[in-house]
Amino acid sequence: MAVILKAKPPFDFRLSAGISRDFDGEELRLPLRSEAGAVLVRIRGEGTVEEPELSVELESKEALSGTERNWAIATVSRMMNLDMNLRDFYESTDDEVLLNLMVALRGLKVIHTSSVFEALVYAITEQQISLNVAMKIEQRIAERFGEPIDFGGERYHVFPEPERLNSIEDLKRCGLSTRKAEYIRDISTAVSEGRLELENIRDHERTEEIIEDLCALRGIGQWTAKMTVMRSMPRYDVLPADDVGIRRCISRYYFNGERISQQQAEETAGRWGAYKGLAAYYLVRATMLGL
DNA sequence: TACCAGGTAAAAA
DNA sequence: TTTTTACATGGT
Repeated sequence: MAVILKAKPPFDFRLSAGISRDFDGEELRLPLRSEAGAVLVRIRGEGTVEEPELSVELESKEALSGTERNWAIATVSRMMNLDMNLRDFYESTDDEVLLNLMVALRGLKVIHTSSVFEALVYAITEQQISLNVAMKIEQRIAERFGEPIDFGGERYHVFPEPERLNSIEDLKRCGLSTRKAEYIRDISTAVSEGRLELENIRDHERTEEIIEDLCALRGIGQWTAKMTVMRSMPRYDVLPADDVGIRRCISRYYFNGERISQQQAEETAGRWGAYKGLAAYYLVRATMLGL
């Protein structure tokens, strides 16, 4: 039985979900973990960009209680960023380049990870190496450590819980350097032992305080902290302007593809205002789509 | 082959 | 205090 969720418009489900490995063009499949075990959430877009709705179905081995169903729906709502109002972003700038991309990509929202922890592990994995390599390593981490869910002839993996990421040797077998394996193992252990409550950092008033907290962890610098925030929560007032990929995109849309300095990148990003993180995401997605 | 790719901590200067 | 280096993997 499908549950229908309304999203704050504008919202283009297909465009937004297009970034995910587990989106086939019609349906997004999110492997999650409830108290009762693994759940595969199947999401389809209904309605229009201006009157968006999502159809959500839950697949699991054990029947889910009402509480678990509610939890899954709330998680989907947060991950799909349903309550975010893109109009605030669209009205926040006079920048010509951005205004054009806002038309081309109208309804594009960031799809969030299921947890801060998940975003943090991804960000550490993605330090320094190319995205292609990083995504392969992330896939191996999911396959090696994550609980599998089979559906429709495909196998999906829930993102591993912190207590599973406890072996430096096994993490290295996924392709991580010793250093990164240590970062991930140390943070995972701190979370599973209750010394570190990553989900709580969402509650900070100022985003800068979240970045500070994350940077206190070994292996987490400004870049990793900012990537983590952008991917796990609806706060877009941060931007790793020194990021190589983002600098490339800025060059593409503002400098005819010429190599630019970090200062030029920061100057351009400085014009984007309070939604600079989301602005950068629009540039990145536009580049991926060849716009 | 060598270098680079959505960095960081630790060593060396 | 500032600068340099090691690091894993895959693409060019």
